[in-house]
Amino acid sequence: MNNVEIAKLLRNVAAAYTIKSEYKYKFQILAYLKAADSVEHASTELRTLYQQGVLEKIPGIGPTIEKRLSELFKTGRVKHFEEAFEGISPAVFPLLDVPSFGPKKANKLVSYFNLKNPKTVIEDIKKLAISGKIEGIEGFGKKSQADILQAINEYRSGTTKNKRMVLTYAFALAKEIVEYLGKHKDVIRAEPLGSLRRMNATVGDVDIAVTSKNTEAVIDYFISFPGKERVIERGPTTASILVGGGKHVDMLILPPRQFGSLLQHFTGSKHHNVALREYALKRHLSLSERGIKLLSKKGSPLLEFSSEEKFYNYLGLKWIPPELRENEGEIEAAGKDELPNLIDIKDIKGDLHIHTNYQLDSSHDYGDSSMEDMIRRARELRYEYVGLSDHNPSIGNHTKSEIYSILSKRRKKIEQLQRSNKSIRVINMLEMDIIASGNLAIDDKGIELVDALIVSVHSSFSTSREEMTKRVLKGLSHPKAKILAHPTGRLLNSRPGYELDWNKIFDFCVKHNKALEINAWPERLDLPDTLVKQAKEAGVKFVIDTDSHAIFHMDNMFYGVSVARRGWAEKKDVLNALPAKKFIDWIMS
DNA sequence: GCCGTTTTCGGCCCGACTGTTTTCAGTCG
Repeated sequence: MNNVEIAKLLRNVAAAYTIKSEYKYKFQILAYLKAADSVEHASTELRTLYQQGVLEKIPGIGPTIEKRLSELFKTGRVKHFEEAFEGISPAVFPLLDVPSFGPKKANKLVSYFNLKNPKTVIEDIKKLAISGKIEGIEGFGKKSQADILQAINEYRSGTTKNKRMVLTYAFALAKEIVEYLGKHKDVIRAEPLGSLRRMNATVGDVDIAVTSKNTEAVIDYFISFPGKERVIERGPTTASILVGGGKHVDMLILPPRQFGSLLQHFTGSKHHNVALREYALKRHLSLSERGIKLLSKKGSPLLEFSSEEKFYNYLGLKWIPPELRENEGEIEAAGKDELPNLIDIKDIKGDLHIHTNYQLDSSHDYGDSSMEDMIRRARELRYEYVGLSDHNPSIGNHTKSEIYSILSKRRKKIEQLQRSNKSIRVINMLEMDIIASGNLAIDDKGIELVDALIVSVHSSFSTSREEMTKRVLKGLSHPKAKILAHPTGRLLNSRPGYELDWNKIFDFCVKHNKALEINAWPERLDLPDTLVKQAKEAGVKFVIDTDSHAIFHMDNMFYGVSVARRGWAEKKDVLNALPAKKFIDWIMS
């Protein structure tokens, strides 16, 4: 069972408790939901943590859940969970994935119609809705029957709750909506919040905060956005629409004097907000998007905050950068004035992972732009150095001496470019495959013809964690291998990536002065932020690269920096924030 | 069932919106 499946199981336990008695199991339900969230966000498979005996490291997993998960890994089942599910039809659980279905509604319908088959339940409910049999059950009317049908249809067509957007897509959508809102005369300010502001690797919904003195008019204007498919809800202060591709856009609108608490609330994350409210509660303060209430004085007025900074400061906290708001220790750090001084895009002095259209007979892809254009763009970005790191020539199609000749010709070309570009240091690099044996694709005589290597895995993904760790460490142990590129191999929304023994990788990097890449390609964002945080704590250094295949990709550096920031990385943790001389000393060492 | 810079016991975030109601239950973020 992988983490996604375990999280689902824990949620199902919470759902079962909710059905049986929400009152009696109130806090168990909370605990199981918290544990499920936490498992979903874990950067290591729980099975691995179980094997290492460190399951309790996951926040939200205490002695009881740990015992039950151990039972799960040992025997494949959990007796206590089976008891919790007793008396509840298995047909309830698939419905929970359909928007607007919670445990109670799902159970009510499943019980009423005595549905038993989890495989067909969604279709069964759909047929019942079509034939008009749901309307009339206590608590269900015409409208809710129609809503159920719509929710199932949207779920079935894969438009909701399924795919999350990569950041570039979410940014484009948010920009379109903010620009649309900006055209209305009563909109004072409109800003994207939520996971987009926190720069999460993927974004589910786009959230927009608006200030205006004419709430009604702006909400009407928002729900008539030309790209909308339908209005999901519309209240006096919030509205939600579905746009093309099945994406939700939520808008919340409040007068300017409450904008600080509004920004804070809608930026999230949910976990950060819950933790912040618990923190406040201990100080007899109650937080909401509208402001702060003093619980010590009855009937005291709501305190309002026009800026987020004032809101945090009132709680005795420094302003917390949105990228850190994941309840990963940032509240405590803000209280002690120990927040990291996060790396900034302005700190970046070079980009090392760049593919050009230079033909060296690689079996992987080429870039679209020339070496000359890439160097020019690097200069425009005011970089002090740039690494040209095309894929190595294919080994299947060439003799060794052919490879030496290709690389030697390429070296001459780069030397010539260096002579005509004195203001930037051009580094002759390759992105080198670590083949299944752990050897590098090209032999030492070929490697002599480049300055340094980025090494990476592009084949044989499905090996064990131990084998893959050995393979990567072997590849990385070559003296010229300085950077491990896209270390997990994940592709967002399409491939989970392989597992590595991260402690071994981190130790090796620290000991041998190697860097882990934070790859800024929007479908990669690899190393993932949670691993960046762990690596930083272990003392590992990073290189943030764009993996550009065309000049405009070099602007993706921004996304890589955001991953570093979410991993609490500071300037001193990032090697390509070093000035040229120091950086060259490292990469040539 | 989890957790600790007031606690190893006694707490556990807060509000918005919808549909079906006539004061609330369920879902969502």
